[in-house]
Amino acid sequence: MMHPIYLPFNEKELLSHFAEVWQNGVCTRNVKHLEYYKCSIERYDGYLKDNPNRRGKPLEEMRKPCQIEKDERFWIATCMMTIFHSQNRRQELTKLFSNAYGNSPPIGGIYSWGECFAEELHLFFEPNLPSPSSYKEWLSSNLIKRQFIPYVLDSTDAKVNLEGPTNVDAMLLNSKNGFAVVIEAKVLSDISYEITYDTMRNQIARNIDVMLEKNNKLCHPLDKRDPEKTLFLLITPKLFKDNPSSRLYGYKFNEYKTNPESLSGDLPHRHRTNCDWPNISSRLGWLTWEDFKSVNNNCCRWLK
DNA sequence: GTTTTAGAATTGACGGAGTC
DNA sequence: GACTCCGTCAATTCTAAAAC
Repeated sequence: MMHPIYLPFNEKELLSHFAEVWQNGVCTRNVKHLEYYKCSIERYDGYLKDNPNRRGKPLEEMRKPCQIEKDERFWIATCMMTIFHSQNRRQELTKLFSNAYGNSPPIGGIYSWGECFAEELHLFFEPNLPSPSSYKEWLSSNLIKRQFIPYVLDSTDAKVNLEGPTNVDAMLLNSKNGFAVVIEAKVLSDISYEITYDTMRNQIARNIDVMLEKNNKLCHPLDKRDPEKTLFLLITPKLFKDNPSSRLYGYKFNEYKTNPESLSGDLPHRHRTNCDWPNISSRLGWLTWEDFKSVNNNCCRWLK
């Protein structure tokens, strides 16, 4: 077991949730992913051993070794793996997703949550989803409307890719029917808006954009994902869902839900492609870490 | 009541890992 | 080589208690 509270699984189990990537002509699973988790746990255990009483310790001293306590990578890994490897996986997922999206999936051709979470379900952490080519083309020809710093604009000469791939925090994928969930997890931080060449692009819009794109060229099973059958799920502390105005994502998410057309403002390259914005809006969901804990008490053991 | 000061929070620069 | 995301570090700004 890697850590009793923050990662109660062994290395092999964790490794199985990293998608294969294309390296030297073959799809390979990268073992290096484990290092981040192992180092963080080692720092934490070492600090707690040397400092059994932390009361009154300076913040600066604890920040690095205690990062694990607010690290969304650990929160999402433990939370999702707990559900994924649970005996009652299908019931637990159904409960959570009914709460977020309603009693039946907002997807054409799939009539129950049971179908979504049937056999051949995969869970991946940090998969890379390429930026849509339609967006990159649009950005090339609209650059000066989206960025105004001269040296940044100058650097785009001869550059083909104006946006790199988006790393989503986690993805659930049913490789049999193409159903998938793109998951963005937050602990304390807000969504990022620092996109080099597009000052108006936010992280939720980016996640929705990559969700709507086919990934035929990715390694199996990521190539089996159907963009029309993919949902977007935001997971945050209950505190911020109850007080949405404390975060940018609170404003953006609620705007996308109450006014689906507002999505077209943040995804301007999809303007003319007959997007069904109400349908896309219905595929956005927001759950809290506390929701996961109430369905399976072993999720988020660090929460009271 | 005002100034000083220590600690905390914020910000920007930058580096590493992973990926394409 | 360039991108994202996560992290550190140092500089700066803010806050509130202590000192005057």
